[in-house]
Amino acid sequence: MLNQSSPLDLTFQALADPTRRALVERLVRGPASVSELARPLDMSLPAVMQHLAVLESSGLVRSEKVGRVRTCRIDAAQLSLAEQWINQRRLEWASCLDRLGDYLETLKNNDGEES
Amino acid sequence: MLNQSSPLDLTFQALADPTRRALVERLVRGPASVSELARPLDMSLPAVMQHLAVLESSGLVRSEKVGRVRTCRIDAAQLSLAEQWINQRRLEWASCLDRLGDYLETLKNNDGEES
DNA sequence: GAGATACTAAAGCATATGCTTAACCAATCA
DNA sequence: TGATTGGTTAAGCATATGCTTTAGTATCTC
Repeated sequence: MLNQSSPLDLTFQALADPTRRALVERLVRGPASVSELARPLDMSLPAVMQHLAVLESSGLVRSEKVGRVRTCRIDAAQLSLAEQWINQRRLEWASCLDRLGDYLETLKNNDGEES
Repeated sequence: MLNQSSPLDLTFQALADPTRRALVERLVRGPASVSELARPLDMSLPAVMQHLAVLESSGLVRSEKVGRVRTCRIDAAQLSLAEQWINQRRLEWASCLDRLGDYLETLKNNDGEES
């Protein structure tokens, strides 16, 4: 495996966990402190911190500490990256279907011309 | 952890691996057999099969065996699911930014009215 | 029927992941 | 100053993941 993960690896990996998606769902509605984020979650604070570390290393979340409270916020650029990858695949898939459609159409027409 | 993964978990998890994304990138251009998919990849056939199993259990890929060859193809519905989740988050984030903008605008106006 | 081909099944292994608990530090409050 | 609050570090543990190799089992092809 050997840690050479691409940004896309890290982003999808980050989104693959329900707790982390819950954190993202919370953070898109505005910034929050660590303990604020942890409150509704049914796990220890260190566990939440580890999820936040994953989100931060993927670039989905940024944070800064003022006094003793760390405030976390979304970085939407990384969300776009993941979305774009998926969107690109769907576009290719659609154009593949189109070509298939054209091909089938051609077959049908040629069939019509045969005797 | 205890295997109770949601479809979204499985989909993002499936997309988190570069080999599996490569398989998806290949398959959006049309169906392919297992060995055809394995050919360009630098790993054993069983390893590729395991990746395909992950993709299939996530719903991103379907396959059927005819004779001795198994043909794999994309199921785009599952791609949409992942895309929709991300898109939803981006929409919420945008509307959050809008509200913030409105709020700042209000502050500015009130500021102008003061003294 | 004897290969070759295409895939599958099983075991094993190294590393990664998702938690926990038990300290610990550093701002803030009383 | 001494307690509280908010966060951090470290260690440990169970399970999951991503491979490997080895040994199959069906299907073709000749």
